[in-house]
Amino acid sequence: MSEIQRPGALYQQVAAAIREAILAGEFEPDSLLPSEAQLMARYGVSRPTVRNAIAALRAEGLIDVRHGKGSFVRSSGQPVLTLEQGVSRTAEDEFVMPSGDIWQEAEEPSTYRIRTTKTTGQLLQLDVEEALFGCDRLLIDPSTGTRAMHRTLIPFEVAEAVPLLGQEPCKPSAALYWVLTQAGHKLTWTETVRARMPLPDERTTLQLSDATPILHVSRITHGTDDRALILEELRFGADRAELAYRITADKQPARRPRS
Amino acid sequence: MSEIQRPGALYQQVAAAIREAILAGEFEPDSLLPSEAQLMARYGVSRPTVRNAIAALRAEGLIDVRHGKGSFVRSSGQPVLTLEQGVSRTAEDEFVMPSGDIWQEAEEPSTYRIRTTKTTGQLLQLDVEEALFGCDRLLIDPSTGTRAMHRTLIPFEVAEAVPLLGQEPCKPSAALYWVLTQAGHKLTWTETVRARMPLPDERTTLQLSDATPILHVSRITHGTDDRALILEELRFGADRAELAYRITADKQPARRPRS
DNA sequence: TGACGTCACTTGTCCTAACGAGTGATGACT
DNA sequence: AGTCATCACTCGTTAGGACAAGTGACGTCA
Repeated sequence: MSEIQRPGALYQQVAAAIREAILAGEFEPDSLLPSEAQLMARYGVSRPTVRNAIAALRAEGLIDVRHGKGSFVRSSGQPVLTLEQGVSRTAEDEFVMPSGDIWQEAEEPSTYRIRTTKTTGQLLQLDVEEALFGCDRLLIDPSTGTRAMHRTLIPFEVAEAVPLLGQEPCKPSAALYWVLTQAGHKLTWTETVRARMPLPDERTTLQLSDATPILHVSRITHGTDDRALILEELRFGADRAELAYRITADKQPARRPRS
Repeated sequence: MSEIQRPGALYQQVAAAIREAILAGEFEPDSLLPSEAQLMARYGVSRPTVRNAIAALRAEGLIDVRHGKGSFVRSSGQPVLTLEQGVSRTAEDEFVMPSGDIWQEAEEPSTYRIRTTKTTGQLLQLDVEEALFGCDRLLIDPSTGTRAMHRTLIPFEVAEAVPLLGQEPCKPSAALYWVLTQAGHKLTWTETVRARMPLPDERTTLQLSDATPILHVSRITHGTDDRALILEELRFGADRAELAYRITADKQPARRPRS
């Protein structure tokens, strides 16, 4: 009977009431929320209204709902895994993406040959219709259960120019960087970080729960002549892992800012 | 009358059919999808089923729905703004967060004094109950309309130890770095990148549409003695902007990887 | 004791129905 | 011609009902 009147739609008022209760700590993380029937009685509304409110909280990632059991306050757990990008480690995995030596391949990587699409072509500075090697991997960190999708794209032109690469371009990431270095390249790369909601296949492959965005890292590695050599993409659930970049300033601010 | 039977619930079949049509390019970006009534007739289902299917597509970020107008295919637009983090630019904004000289302050920054919370305390390596200066800003890039929330946290201890800082710790980002450098610090920082769904207040402040995650960057700046000096946080909608890190490898892989 | 069926509880799906509210075009009235 | 009321269309909200399906506990039966 907690009469509520303020903002807009009924279900939004109910959602706001539950949200405030959660954020105020009235419900422990992982604890069971009142059932739909109880919420109907508590606020004097119909089931569609309650379900609408619950749907809003699910979309915010505040609660998890399990069929036959009830709604649970999502433990606002920070990511358990930190991927340190661009940080010197051991010689082997110094350049490896994703960082860390924890990753296992869930299955045989799938190799294929495609042609440049609009997006990949722009990133690799290629013309349209240029041929590429592609290689997809599903990586798993057994200790945390974190899953990640990894993709490597190598233009034909690059693969043919680099010895040891042309025959079998779908190498593990570490081997790839070693081969490129042996070919005389001094490597530089740019990583672009984006976030978006997963597509259904990404949702199932990465085993993501509701309202979990994915972090999408694109790394373009450049060789000595500043030409783009390979494009690597990494996708994983943002609830499991985070990215860390350690930056050391060579220069210091030279003059006083105007403001 | 496109009879559909395969996977699970009716609304999922409807959602899958629409999703495939969109991804197959049968609907142009920004084009109008059939109305609810038309979809009801097309698939022979009731309105709740159609609305459930549409809700699923909204949660995936595939479509936008506007009251009184209809459902529109979301232009899968990549972010229009790239924040180059840790990249040398002009002397002034070299260290500034967010990068770029495009940002304007939407309103007066709000300054406050708080004590360490569980999360901020850990990040700044502080004990609990230690006092902090806080400063929140709302930043806008007028050319793209991109909005970003910026927060600065400075421990009392740091503010008192640095001349020019104690009286007015809520300075613009560029001035802050300059003052710290003048105090003899050689600056280093670590940026941690996370993604999550926005809370309601973040949704309204950043003017985010449905199913838009936010990118959350935490930068901890360390001084010469490797002590944490300040914590900066930046939040923005992942549909508007992306992050870029340029990484130059000093060392090259030394020995051949095992695999 | 152990296996299994039943039952009560939960959320999931689907329907009909009605009204509220935003949008844009049409047409009448000034 | 210009202004404004109306209307048809859209999605938004809320109600009530019914049955399916997952879960766990309890109790019966072999």
